[in-house]
Amino acid sequence: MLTAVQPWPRTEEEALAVQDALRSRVVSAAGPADPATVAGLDVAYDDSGDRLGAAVVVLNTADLSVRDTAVVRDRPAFPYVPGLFAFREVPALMAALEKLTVRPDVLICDGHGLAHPRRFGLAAHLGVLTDLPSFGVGKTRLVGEWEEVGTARGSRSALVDEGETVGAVLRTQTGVKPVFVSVGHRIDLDNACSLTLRLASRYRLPETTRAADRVCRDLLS
DNA sequence: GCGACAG
DNA sequence: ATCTTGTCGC
Repeated sequence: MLTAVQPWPRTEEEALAVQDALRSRVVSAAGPADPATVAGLDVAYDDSGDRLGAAVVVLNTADLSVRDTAVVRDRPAFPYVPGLFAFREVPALMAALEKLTVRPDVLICDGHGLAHPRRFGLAAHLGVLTDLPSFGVGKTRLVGEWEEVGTARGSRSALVDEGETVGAVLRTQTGVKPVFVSVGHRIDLDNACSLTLRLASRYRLPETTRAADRVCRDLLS
């Protein structure tokens, strides 16, 4: 689709420098409230952890029908380091995005956007590289604190780090552990949360994530 | 020194 | 991320 991802950092120091250079390109804006298409992105690993499968699944928001799917098999591009997680999966996910025949209206990533120690998690990183609206839905926290969330579906609580609201802890299903929603690029938190709720009408995670997870999983086995 | 630490 | 048994509930 877009931008090539040329020289990849090989050390933590280089990766930090890349984050520092790219984070200024993040755009804060009121994103699409009713996107026609939404893309889910996910990666799965084999037993050795040496190989991975990356998937992007584009759904029509109206009926959740699959509009497009792209997969890539690759190798992790970086070791797992909290805060540098994106450097592991971005090359494979970008390669998959480039295979799409349609340009999705929003990217929904597995992980965080601005809810990151340097405000540049995976969702922000992919948003900047593609210049598409993007946000993250994480299953566990990386940074931030929050007040206990109401038990009813739709309840939310601000995720605050260093005095700054970096995301929301959102209950997508009554009585089920909440998810962590944070903005990446060109979308606002309210729209990210309502979109997440819309896509998680039946399960804890949005259908986008579930679809991508399923695809990249049986890409390995 | 002891925890915490996206996937 | 991934490895795993049983168990509780609709």
